[in-house]
Amino acid sequence: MGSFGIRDLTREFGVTARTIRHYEEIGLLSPERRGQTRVYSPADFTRLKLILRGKRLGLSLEESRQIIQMYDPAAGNRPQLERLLARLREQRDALLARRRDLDAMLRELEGAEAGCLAALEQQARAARPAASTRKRSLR
Amino acid sequence: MGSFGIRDLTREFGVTARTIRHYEEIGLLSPERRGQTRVYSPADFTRLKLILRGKRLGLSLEESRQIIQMYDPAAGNRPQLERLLARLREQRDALLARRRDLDAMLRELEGAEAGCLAALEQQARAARPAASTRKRSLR
DNA sequence: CTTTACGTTGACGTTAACGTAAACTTTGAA
DNA sequence: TTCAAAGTTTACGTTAACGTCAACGTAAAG
Repeated sequence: MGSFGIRDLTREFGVTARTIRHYEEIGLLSPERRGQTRVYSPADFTRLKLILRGKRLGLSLEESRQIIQMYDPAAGNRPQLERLLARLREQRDALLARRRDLDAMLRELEGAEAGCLAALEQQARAARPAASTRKRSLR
Repeated sequence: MGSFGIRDLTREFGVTARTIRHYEEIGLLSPERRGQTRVYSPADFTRLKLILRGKRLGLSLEESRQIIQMYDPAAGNRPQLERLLARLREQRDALLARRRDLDAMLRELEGAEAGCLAALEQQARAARPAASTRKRSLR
């Protein structure tokens, strides 16, 4: 019941079946098989969601794989947990740096927007006095 | 004076000369020439900075080109300004969406970090009583 | 005057992330 | 039963963003 065909995933996420199979080829998904056809679980569903979000953020599939691996830890021993913790913090810091870039770009865009609005205002002021002069300008 | 050789740019930004020439091939940069060699202005410098920031955010070079174009507006007429304004807002909204994705991923990573710390704590608690039992466990 | 460093222009190679086409099977509905 | 829809594998094609290599120019330093 909680299982989907490949077509369901394409509709849900707006990607092609080829894309989904590609993710399987490189080991990002591993759905079960009913006979020959793929059957996706809610877990696969979630993984795909993570992958696509990674893409929207400009991550490579390899980078997304790294991140996803950190979520099913197979709860290791002490040194493994510490390595995992270190990598989690690395990724977090990388994302925080990304967010600083993003915010900088946002501020610039908003600055440009303000400049643009000012220019439109400027045009409006230039046009308004002309309203009382329009007929004169026709002479 | 306020001009750089290609080597300066590679050192400043950590990219290869090939990369910088590539950006010129596709029209993202257009440095002047002293004879045959390229001479970069502070404006080129800034453009390159924008391009590379775009890359860090996962933008394609084409997307960066769109954004950069919005910054040197050639202060157009009324309908041009309005189109520009609309595109600025589109880009802004796209970036805001990106930031929501990014924040979601950050929250998940921090959740995983917390879980990881909890697991380490768990191990510590399991190990501490064993300290008084260690010799017994050697029997 | 030759070496060293930096510059140039082709032009072909490479990697990631799929697209696309061919040839085939399976399955539920008319 | 036949047809249409959805599935499969295999394999070659494509695009972006450079890497890499060859062959060459120029200019200051030893």
